[in-house]
Amino acid sequence: MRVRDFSRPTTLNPDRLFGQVAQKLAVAIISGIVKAGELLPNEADLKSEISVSRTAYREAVKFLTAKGLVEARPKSGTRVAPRDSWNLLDPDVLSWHFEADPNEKFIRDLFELRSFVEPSAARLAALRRTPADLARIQAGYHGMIDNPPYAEATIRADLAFHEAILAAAQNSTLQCLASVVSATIQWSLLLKSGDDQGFYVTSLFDHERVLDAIIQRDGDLAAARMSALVTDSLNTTLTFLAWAGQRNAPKIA
Amino acid sequence: MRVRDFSRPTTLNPDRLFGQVAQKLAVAIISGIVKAGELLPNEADLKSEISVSRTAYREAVKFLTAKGLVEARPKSGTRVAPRDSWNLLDPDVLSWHFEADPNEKFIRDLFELRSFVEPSAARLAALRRTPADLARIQAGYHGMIDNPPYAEATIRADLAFHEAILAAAQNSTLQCLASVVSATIQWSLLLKSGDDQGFYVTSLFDHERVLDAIIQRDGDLAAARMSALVTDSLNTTLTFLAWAGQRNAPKIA
DNA sequence: CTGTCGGTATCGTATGACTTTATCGCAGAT
DNA sequence: ATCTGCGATAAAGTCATACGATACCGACAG
Repeated sequence: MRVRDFSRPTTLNPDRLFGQVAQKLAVAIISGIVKAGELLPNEADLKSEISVSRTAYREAVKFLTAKGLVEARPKSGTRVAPRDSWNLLDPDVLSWHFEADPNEKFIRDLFELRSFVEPSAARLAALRRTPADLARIQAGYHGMIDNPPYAEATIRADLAFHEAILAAAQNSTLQCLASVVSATIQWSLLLKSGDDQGFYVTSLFDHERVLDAIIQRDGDLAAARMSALVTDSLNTTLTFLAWAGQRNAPKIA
Repeated sequence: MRVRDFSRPTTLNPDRLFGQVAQKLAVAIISGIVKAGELLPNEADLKSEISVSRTAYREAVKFLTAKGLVEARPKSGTRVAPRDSWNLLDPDVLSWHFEADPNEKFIRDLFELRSFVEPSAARLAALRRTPADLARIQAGYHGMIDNPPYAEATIRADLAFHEAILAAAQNSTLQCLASVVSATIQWSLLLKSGDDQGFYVTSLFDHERVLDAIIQRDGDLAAARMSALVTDSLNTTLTFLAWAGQRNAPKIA
């Protein structure tokens, strides 16, 4: 699955060699090609699979270790860690998921988390926003209505809208969850391949109502409307997920 | 500030040399000793400050890069990244905060996030819990009442109680936020140095009420009671934070 | 069958050399 | 004098090699 990635700048540098190795390994892990067993022996991997020095390989492994994907111990080897010790909220880990087949349960989990966090964030944004915050949110909204549906500029504006709201909440930990929101938005746009006009109009209206509540400084209203937005987004995404599931039939045991 | 750390197993291995270097650098960054400027030049750092090989140093830097704390670029050097690109929700990053002076704004942010997430998680736990989940939650509660206040076993039971609830919600992304909940609990226990009996009784009662709602499978009730628990915890923590602030007078400009 | 012991494979650390990259300053042109 | 471009340079990136530390595993003795 090859996808354009509109993610926020992540910490991984794909220009560097170790970054490419890290990405390659990470995708193999996340897509389940290697389970919770052992990775390829260092030597064999180095020589045969990818021609890269031990330094680059080790730094890639350290990178993955920091994100909880692998655990390296002397003698026993470098093993893939169990999934519940992965940092699923890490921007890189989230973006690597786009390289693997869609995991319906995981996407549902992400939306669920988002439905807990983003309405509350919208409430705070309505109460705490500065003029600069509001301008940024409005800029995002206008970027959505001034560009054609599903254009790259539109998607970026959508992401910017939600990020601006999280920023307006004035809570540093909420901003770390921006990557979760971005991921859900990208999944939803990715799954519905652009052949629906009705959903798009609904989404636009949802955004307008949230913006309106934030302008009014009405926290409860903003929360309720953001909640509706997320719910709508989830429902359409689930619809398309079901379709994709029927097409691909990726039977999940 | 030296503190016992009851955190979940993090990805950093303090037994290894690179891990010690990473921790040392991370604490210096988080506590603000080095701002957003440049780190010590590789060479000078290697030779003088810490006597360690380039390998270990580089792997430590890669580790921090993965968590967004630093950005390394050829020629310009390895710089400390701006705070809003740090992975504040990473278990290691959270635990490193305990080595620095308490940052009141950050602790408030953590509690705020927790107040958004944990009540919703309690709701899901009430609806989705398996028998094993419930047993785990109950085990945590009994560990709290069967041990003396503020004993290590009690603290561990408290953490286990909340982690079990997050696990019972059957959402993998919520489990990643367990480190946030742990961090807030540890901050609150750390700040009130054990000389309060009233708060403790209140806290115990809050826990009992949450457990009761989960047993009844009443989602709304569980959410409301968890919300009350978090609010109570935040209030007492803020009280002690104010005291500590007066004592230490760590004037924040 | 059990327990100790050594071999061995793998990760951890150290070192030195070379490559790539991006910044900065100098020189030349406009 | 300002702008443009090119090269010197410094720092990270990569490679190769060597040795130390560790824990698994099989063999051997009790």
